[in-house]
Amino acid sequence: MFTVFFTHVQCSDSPPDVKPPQKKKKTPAEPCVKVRQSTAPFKAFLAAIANQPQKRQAIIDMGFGGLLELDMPKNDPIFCARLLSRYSVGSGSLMLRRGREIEIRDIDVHLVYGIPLGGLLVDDNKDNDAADYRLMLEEWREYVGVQRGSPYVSTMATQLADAAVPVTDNWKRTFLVVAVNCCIKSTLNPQPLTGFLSTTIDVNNIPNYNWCKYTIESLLHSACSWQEDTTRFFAGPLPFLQVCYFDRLQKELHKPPRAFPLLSVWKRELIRSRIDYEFRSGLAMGTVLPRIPAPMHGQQDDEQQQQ
DNA sequence: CAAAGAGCACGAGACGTTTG
DNA sequence: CAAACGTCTCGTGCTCTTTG
Repeated sequence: MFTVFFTHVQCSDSPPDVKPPQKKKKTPAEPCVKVRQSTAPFKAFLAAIANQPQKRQAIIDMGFGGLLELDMPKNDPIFCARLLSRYSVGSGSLMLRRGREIEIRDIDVHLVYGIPLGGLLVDDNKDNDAADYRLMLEEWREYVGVQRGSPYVSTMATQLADAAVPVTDNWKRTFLVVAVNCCIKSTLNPQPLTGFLSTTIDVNNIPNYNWCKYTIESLLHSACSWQEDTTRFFAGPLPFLQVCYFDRLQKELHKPPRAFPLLSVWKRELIRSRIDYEFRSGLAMGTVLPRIPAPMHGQQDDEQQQQ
């Protein structure tokens, strides 16, 4: 959309097809990926709870223990943009050179993040009028000290890490908001996404939801939006997409071990060196590997790996 | 009772500040 | 200096209420 400001100036008989003279859209040489929520607050939180075993155990009990391994470096906007450009929204796969591709499915999220593949669907824009949901949300907002919306992710992460703050149901809900916004799905504005909190009416039910499917849907929608206009923010699971790509496309001179969850392998320094190597060796070039076996889910992964 | 307006919640995006 | 972080304004869609 281009707003023309001067159409009212003596345009008595000028043709309506005014060509905007300012084509200087200062288009950068290459698209960049910008995110609203980085993993930085989450990493700070993890560092702060390193010696609080009850909080780590609560996260494991929720099914999000794999995220305790997260140690992403700062985003590389150019690399992320090139990677995201290769993600096909139509097929849900990363398109590689020579017509090869990596299909990305729910199970891949489980392999990277280790989060639950339960049977219940996470839906963040449905049935927000249920009484128990409204009541829960009201109590949660009182807990985090706001009357509407949500505090910023960094604020909540700091409070969660305070050793004087015990693990409660609302602590778990707040953790989920931080984790989802940093790793799975955020918004294009600075306010954290909270619509999925309907899954936490009973916090013991959190592991029974399919957080992997939720992550894939987030990737599809956010990639679609970003590819329409690459100047937008990206609100999808950027850490997942990168680590999944790193594991499945092996470089001849860069072969780290493969282990579940993949976040436990792909840490800051390894990711940095891999991205450096990407720029030198060529993106989307390498050997496509099959998925690693998933503990406890090996049975339902019957997808064929295409050669 | 139904249609329209007020108010609320939240998303889009610009812009300023902090940080490494 | 660039990325991350935070504030602000504006737009939109929904709901509740008001009023003819």
